[in-house]
Amino acid sequence: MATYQKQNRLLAAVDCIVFGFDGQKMNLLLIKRGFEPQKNQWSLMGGFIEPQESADEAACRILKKLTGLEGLYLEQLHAFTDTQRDPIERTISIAYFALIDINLYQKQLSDEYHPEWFPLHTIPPLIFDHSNMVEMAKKKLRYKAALHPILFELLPPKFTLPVLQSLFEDVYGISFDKRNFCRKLMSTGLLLKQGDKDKENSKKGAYYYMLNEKTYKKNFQKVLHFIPNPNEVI
Amino acid sequence: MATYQKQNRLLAAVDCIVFGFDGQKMNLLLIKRGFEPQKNQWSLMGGFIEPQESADEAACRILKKLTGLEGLYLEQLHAFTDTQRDPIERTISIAYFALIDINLYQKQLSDEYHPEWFPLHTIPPLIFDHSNMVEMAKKKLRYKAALHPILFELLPPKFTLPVLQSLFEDVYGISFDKRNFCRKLMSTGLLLKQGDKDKENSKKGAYYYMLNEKTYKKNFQKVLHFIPNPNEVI
DNA sequence: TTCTTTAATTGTCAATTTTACATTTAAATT
DNA sequence: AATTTAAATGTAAAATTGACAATTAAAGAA
Repeated sequence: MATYQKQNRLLAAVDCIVFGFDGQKMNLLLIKRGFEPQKNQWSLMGGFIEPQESADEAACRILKKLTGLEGLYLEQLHAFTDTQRDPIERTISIAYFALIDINLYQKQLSDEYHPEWFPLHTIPPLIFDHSNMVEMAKKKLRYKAALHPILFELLPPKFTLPVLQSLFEDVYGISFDKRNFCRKLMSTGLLLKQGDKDKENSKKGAYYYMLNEKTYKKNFQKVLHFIPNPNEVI
Repeated sequence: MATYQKQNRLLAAVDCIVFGFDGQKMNLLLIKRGFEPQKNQWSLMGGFIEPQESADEAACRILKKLTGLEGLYLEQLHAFTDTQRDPIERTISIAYFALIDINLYQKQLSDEYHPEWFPLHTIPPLIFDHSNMVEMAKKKLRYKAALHPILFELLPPKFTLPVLQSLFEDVYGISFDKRNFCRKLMSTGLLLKQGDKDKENSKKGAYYYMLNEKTYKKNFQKVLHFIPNPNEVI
């Protein structure tokens, strides 16, 4: 019977970078760390991987504990393995990033971890290497969203074109020509125009759109070219 | 003094997916596993992460042990964390993929692990979840190479356009129009035409090219559009 | 009712990029 | 000198992109 008895074992955790869009700008969900070291510092939500779960399952579990939500868009980002990244004991962390509809979240907010949304441009200092994780997640989000329609995961089922454009503009920090933006979006066949309008944000009102679920799944891999130079793949 | 004493610790390994190009087709470097379980089965080269090293360092170490080479293109692929992936004991594995000039390798081959190159289309069954790792690495290679000039890492310093085209054609399994391929390549400013030719493979001979190191670093993030529909980002 | 205001919606033309396609050229061999 | 092989090269049509401003719908004010 073979064993790996002589090998070294180490702590393994997951951390979640949770993005939300409030209709105007991108936000990041942070918590105040509840235990030492660096208790009460701002931190990503994370936790150790349990013996009976995969990292994916751990990330789902932690994300649900944080948001009360299941079935969110969740993707492995990178394993962070610096030997010194946790001052107490060597711990590797597998970082995940999640995209959620911020409105959905607010309805189900659990207050156990005192989470708060921070606009992406005003992130406070974070514990350990969490700022690195966030930077990598931002890069990957920009990169991937330039090629795949993942930003829809941040929107409610019905959304308007102006809101969609704001989302892209905030993610990339540049502004797009409305006409060209619409034309490109429409050419993907991803959007279904609804009969009703959002009248909250303008007199004229903006038509709602929904994702065309049929083509969404099918065209998920379609290469869109919104962005001239997305950052490097992580 | 805070500790994580109650937490579970587990084994962590790295595995390396090593791609090489022989001038005609892509190959993968595999070894015969030297210990139980599944001794003498084909496997990726891997090893446990040591206490004093990061996963990146472990991957470098293992890649050097396998190839004798340092400074290779090496990139983290994905952390594989299924609880059942290793039958002996739960072990997570952080997979890396490497790109190497196969000629360089053959000169420095160490025989300790009986490594062999397998054409990508004839990969034998592999232990554990290594076949999954290879599939994911192939996808990521295709995806990333559609956007970034990483395939040059597989070529010797001097290479010809026909060889470069073969490389792209083998990676993507499609053929390109020579004229359009050349034009696109040249428009990147990445290639420097040399005065001499390779006369081994044709009567007329094909001019050698080298990477323009100045623009290579600068344009590494440039989005090329060789491929209509690269696979999904991993 | 009409006018004003605000933001949503829509179109065109020039420039660029992409695609499809075949001939010419260099050099070795006969 | 003729033949053979593979490398190198150009052009025109089609599609896409980028730059640009006028019109429209609806609410609120006069």
